[in-house]
Amino acid sequence: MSLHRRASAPPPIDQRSAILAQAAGLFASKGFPSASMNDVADAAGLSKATLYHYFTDKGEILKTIADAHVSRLVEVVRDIEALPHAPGDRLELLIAGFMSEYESAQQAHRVLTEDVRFLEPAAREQILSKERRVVQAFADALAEVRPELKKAKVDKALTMLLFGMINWMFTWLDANGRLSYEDMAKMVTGLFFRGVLDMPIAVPARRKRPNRGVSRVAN
Amino acid sequence: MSLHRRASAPPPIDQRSAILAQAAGLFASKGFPSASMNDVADAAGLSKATLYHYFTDKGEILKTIADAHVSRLVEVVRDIEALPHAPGDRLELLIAGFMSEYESAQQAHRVLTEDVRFLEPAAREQILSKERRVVQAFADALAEVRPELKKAKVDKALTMLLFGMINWMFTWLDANGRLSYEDMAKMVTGLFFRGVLDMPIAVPARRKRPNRGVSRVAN
DNA sequence: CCTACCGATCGGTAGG
DNA sequence: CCTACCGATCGGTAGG
Repeated sequence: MSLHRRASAPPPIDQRSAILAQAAGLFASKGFPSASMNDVADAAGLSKATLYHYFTDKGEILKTIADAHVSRLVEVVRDIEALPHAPGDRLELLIAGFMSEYESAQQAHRVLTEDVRFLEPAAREQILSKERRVVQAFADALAEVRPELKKAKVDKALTMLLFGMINWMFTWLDANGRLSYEDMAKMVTGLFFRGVLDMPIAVPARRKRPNRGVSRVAN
Repeated sequence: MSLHRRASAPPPIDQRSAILAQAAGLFASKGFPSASMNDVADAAGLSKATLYHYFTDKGEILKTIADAHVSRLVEVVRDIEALPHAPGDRLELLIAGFMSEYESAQQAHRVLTEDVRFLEPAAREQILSKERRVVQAFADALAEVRPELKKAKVDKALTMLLFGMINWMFTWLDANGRLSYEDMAKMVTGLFFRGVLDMPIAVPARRKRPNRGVSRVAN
């Protein structure tokens, strides 16, 4: 080691990163309110006071984890938007890119989807605006594939159904199981593309219309 | 009123139901750990001690809400399984039946999907076994439509993608918005049926196979 | 970077 | 002696 440090000093190289990593794991598994600062300190092998050296309060740890993750997602979106792609390819690349990002940040992603509501309004809004940026990119990519969906005003709803498949996956998919994230990305992509490519476009439905029979859309 | 009660006694007719209704709302909005027994008592207009007259502890309130809701879902499944239906109809009826149930129990459903993890193992396992019963019913109905999916061992994964679309909906769908739950049931049904009916069946993929290119499945 | 603490609030229970 | 409660407070622990 070339670092000029007293032998007695343990390497403080990345205490901040250790705090964030351990906190992400605890927030993801126990939920933000149930994970105490003592839990985080113990997991990181630090005193609770040290946590408050790096972060002003518990919420700032949460905000840092969520913002870093959603910012990476915005980067994935920017990279794909910056290059020319055929219409279908852009949406396909977005799905594959997100699944890949999620795979390497499962805990941060769970924190983003479940614990952001515990942030104070200003911090929460900052995260949510980046989430909206991401949702818009998916909706735009979908509209490239089938512009009629946007005119019928179902593009956002379909986009959110897509996010549902992807985001919910982290409640059930075994990372060491038979199906890989790559397998699941292909399955989701295939299912969604077949689902929307032949989707019949209806006039935006009025609520409470008389015929309430079971859908004719399905068959 | 024909009840022989002293005029001074307020009707204790359904304090228990009031507790469950208020607790479901609070657990759904704040999360189970953050909703205190004082919150529940205040919302129900009762003293905290009265809560402990009806329930042994906070966890029993959570267990009661989750069990009642998942039991209703099991009933929906049983009713549909009990009658003869064409293959596609069964899955379609399951989707429509669940969406309808969710619509009338949004809070209980959010509690079921987000807070069951805070139950002690024995109670949690009781809820999870009923959830597995429900998932199996959807997987069976899917296998009726396309038996090859079961042979390829992707029926459970596809079923969970379907649950993802439905369960995630309650994070974004505005109950008073342009799209009704019935509209969404049709959209989900159409998307999923088109998605699986023409799905190419692959040999169960081996992990880490050489060609890692982006899916050919999509187009 | 730690030990030693605080004001408050937690889930749960006492006597009446 | 029961049921259906209440005001007050318990032992512990939260975030800070």
